[in-house]
Amino acid sequence: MTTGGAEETGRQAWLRTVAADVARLDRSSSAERAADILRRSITEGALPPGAQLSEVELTEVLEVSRNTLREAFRLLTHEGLLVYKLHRGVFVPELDEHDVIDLYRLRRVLEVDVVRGLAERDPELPASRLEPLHDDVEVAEAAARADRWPAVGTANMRFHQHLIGLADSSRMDAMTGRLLAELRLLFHVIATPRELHEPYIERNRGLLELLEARKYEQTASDLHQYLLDSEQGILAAFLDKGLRQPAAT
Amino acid sequence: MTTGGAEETGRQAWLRTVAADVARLDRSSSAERAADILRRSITEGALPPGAQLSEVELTEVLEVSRNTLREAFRLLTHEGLLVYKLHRGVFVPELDEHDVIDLYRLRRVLEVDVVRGLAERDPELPASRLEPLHDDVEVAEAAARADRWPAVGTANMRFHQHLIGLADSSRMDAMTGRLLAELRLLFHVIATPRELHEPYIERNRGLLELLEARKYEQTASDLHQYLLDSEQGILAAFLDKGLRQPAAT
DNA sequence: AGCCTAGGGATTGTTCAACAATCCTGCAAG
DNA sequence: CTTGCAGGATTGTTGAACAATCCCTAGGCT
Repeated sequence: MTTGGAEETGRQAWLRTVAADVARLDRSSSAERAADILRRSITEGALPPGAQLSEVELTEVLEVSRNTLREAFRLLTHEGLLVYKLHRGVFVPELDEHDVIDLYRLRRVLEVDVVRGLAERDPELPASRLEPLHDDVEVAEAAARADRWPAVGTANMRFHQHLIGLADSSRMDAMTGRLLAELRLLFHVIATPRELHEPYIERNRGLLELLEARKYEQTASDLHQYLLDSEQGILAAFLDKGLRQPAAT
Repeated sequence: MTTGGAEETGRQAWLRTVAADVARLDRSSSAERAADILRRSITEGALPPGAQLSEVELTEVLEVSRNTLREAFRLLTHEGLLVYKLHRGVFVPELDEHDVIDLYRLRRVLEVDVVRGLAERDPELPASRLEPLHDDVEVAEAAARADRWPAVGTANMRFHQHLIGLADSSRMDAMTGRLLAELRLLFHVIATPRELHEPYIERNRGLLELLEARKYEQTASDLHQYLLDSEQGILAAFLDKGLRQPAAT
């Protein structure tokens, strides 16, 4: 602000990078750090749906106070990764078919709208904006070659998160983050992640190529069908699981 | 699940009503009660955008501990009604034109999709589902006759909340609640609420009549234009305010 | 004068220990 | 088999305390 100079833009960019690093390390400290650890444990399956998170237990493991831990719980609660039950504690939520349908309905609405919206502002959209999507596709392909299917799922989800990011809407980004986090909860009840994720590596690349060719309308159309197929895949896996192991409700 | 009976549906409905009442009275107690009070203060304008909420000050007024108050802050933070600034406290957010555009983009996407989606499940949608919308319109008309324009704004927003409710999507409901809460923050920077809300009383009734006539496609089309107009109205009022009182940034 | 730097005071971030309220479990009684 | 009642465990909430950080002002420097 105070130092006006010719290299302003260069310096500001540099400062911003440092600031981002500092913010990443510093952050709201304890509460968010604890939330980060728990978030990973949940999304990676260490804490399965239905599990209860005991306060005293976690205060010892995470080495934070009960109050701070509760703040971490609140953070994750509003990401949809935990649910509070009054006087009973926090639990990893158990989603059902109805949630699958709900989640995919929103995914379709948001993602398809983002792609359709790109057509109207095509000129101002530099090609470099597609680079994150490109990286995600390559990461997914590499993970597939290494037979690391959960990693494929993660990369595919990042692809969609970055796709939403093209809309430059902070609220859409936040909503999508929440939706995908909930979706990840669903993946853990599925026995065969390969069948679930494999087809979409190629389809993601297909979407990316359509975007690069600026064929937005066809991208939107393909994406719509893509999401319908993905929903059916999860519902099928879900139904299969439900038959083998009847609902505990 | 376990007790099969002929009156099952009747009894379940009754039990659900009681359960809802209990939940309303009991709740998470202190933290959520404090959050309720603060929420009203913010949405009704007692706490204007930019205001800081002092912890010690509010602990005395709300008669809760600092830790509990902080939990209330977290709740409101994730509704978009407060923002945390590390080591500086919580503030009522100040939204700008960019936020208006962002909010309305999402409103259009969600609401229009809900209406379009109604066409596909028209048979299973009893007419009674439209009653809440009907009530909202009448409340708005009554408030307008009494010159209570903020109340008109509230009723109009409930109309849209109930409209989204027709989709039976808990996540859409939650998102809409958040979006409308943020929108309410914007209303407080507008000098003349009458011009802002009055036109939409009649337009809401128009939408309702189209819905009752099951003309979903035209409803969606009208709603789209409706939201574009509303966005323009707020942007205009915003620009007007910006000219009289340059940004404090 | 203008700018950088240091110190004081206030506010937030976090911890700890304690108590009240609620839930779950198991067991006894009808 | 259901109902009612301890007992123990867990959560909800409080209050005080300390550390860390920010804001503002005062003072020294060029």
